Amino acid sequence: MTFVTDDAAMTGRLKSEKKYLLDEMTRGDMAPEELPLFRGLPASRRAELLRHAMVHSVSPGTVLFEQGDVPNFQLVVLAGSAQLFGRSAEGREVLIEAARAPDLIIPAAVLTDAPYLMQARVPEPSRFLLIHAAAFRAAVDADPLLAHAVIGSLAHQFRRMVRQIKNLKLRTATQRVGCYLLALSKRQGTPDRAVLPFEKTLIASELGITRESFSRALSSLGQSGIRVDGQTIAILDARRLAAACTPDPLIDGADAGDFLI
Amino acid sequence: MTFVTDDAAMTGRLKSEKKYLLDEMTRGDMAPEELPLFRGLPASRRAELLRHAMVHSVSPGTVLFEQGDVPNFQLVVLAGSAQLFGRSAEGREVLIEAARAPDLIIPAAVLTDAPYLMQARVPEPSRFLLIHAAAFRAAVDADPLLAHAVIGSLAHQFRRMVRQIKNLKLRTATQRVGCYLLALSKRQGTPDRAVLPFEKTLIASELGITRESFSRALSSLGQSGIRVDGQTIAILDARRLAAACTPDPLIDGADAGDFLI
DNA sequence: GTCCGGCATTGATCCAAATCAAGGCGCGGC
DNA sequence: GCCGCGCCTTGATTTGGATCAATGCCGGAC
Repeated sequence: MTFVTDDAAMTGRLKSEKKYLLDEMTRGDMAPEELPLFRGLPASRRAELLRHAMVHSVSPGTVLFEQGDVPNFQLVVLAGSAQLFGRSAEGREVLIEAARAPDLIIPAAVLTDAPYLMQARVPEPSRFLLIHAAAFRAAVDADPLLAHAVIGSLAHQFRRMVRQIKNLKLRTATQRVGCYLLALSKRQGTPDRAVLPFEKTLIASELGITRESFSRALSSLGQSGIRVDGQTIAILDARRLAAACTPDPLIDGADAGDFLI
Repeated sequence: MTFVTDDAAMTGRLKSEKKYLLDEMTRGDMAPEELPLFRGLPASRRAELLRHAMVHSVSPGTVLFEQGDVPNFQLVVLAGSAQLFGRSAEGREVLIEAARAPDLIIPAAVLTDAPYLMQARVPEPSRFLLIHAAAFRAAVDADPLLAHAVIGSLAHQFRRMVRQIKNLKLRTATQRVGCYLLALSKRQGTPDRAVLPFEKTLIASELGITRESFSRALSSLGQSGIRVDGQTIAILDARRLAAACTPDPLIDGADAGDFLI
């Protein structure tokens, strides 16, 4: 089992660099045994699952799977992260979401044995647990605790998607940018600034706008008390920023920041 | 336990009329015992669940719950349908999805005991099974078959949301309209026409555009072989329509039409 | 150090879609 | 029958954001 690595997938379009993600590396480097996914499982069952599993370390640029592929494995992020992209028939590509340790990567596709709707790429050196899809489905069917964990993961992921839809349908580009910054600063625990987790081009595509519009939105939010310095956005006046973009906990939400499962 | 019915919720904004939905009524009027959700459950467990449940018939305009509410019940559609709306801080409101028999209504919120991200309204006379939330969670934890059914429902709903995001981020308004028509005609089994399931204003909001833009998109698609006659859209040349809007099974998909669980 | 390639910004222009504003149609009430 | 209210369409205008194009900036290769 090998992944497509680097090459064509990395030329051109959207890719992500290490530098933005180094700080993330401090978080989450899990041994498979201590995954929350397995919490409370009888040792025998865990061992059984891990017998059908392996750990892969992959380098930046690796494509874990393509959209349209039928899942062979349930992937679980042990360290690093994966980015999920949607691509149109014309070849345009947008970031839909990012998975970090200890997330499951799209259990919805694996459990229904349906083709992936997104491509997964790895932006930084990362490690994944690969559990055979059929074995995973069987284990989930057999073990209530595992099923419970999976349900939690699916539910959180569903809610993230609903939030994103509300964000896209109900807000303007500038509002999305402002709320994104506020959510980021809150998640990072630094009320006076936010550090962008990856390239602006990529964030723009996550927010459903072009990089140029993102850049302009940032500069227009200068009027609302922010200063841009590279990847760091200083938030001088959170009150004013909030007034300009009307954040809403049901969109930018509490649990949008805490991680799946 | 009573729902807010009619009154303020129906004045103004988005509402839905019976006429569009009468044909849907022929489909799906289920006895609680024969829900796919309960398929294979030991009779004792099903009885136990139904002891904590009730059936409610509700009239059009009823609000089942508001966004922000904490779930009291897992609702299951027995007959008719429910529409799920997202509302912004400013009060703008959009349709995010529709649930029909025998769908579960947002199990993601019920199972995580988290506030609803959407409001649910009933556009036509409908019947729902209401299962006490705590009892439902307990039963799902205890019963692998029930858990399996819930996982299927969550997974399908997640995938629908991903499709919608791709639709919004990757396509223009006219493409979305064209693909919507093609998907509709396929789902309805009539390759030469599509019948809109509800008011155009509502469909427009589901597609993330204004009613005016929807109207214009329809008329501009006249050039691609469609004719609009009220709620019925004749598709004279599916080939040409497809060429104009580049449908994609990973967005308009196969299972976007078949219903959850 | 220089060169180069990817990312970001900025400006100019274009375009799609929103908004604003009239009518028109169909249906239910009376 | 007539009226009135929603819903829809159509037109005029505005605007938010995309696209096109040029330049700047930084980091890495050498």
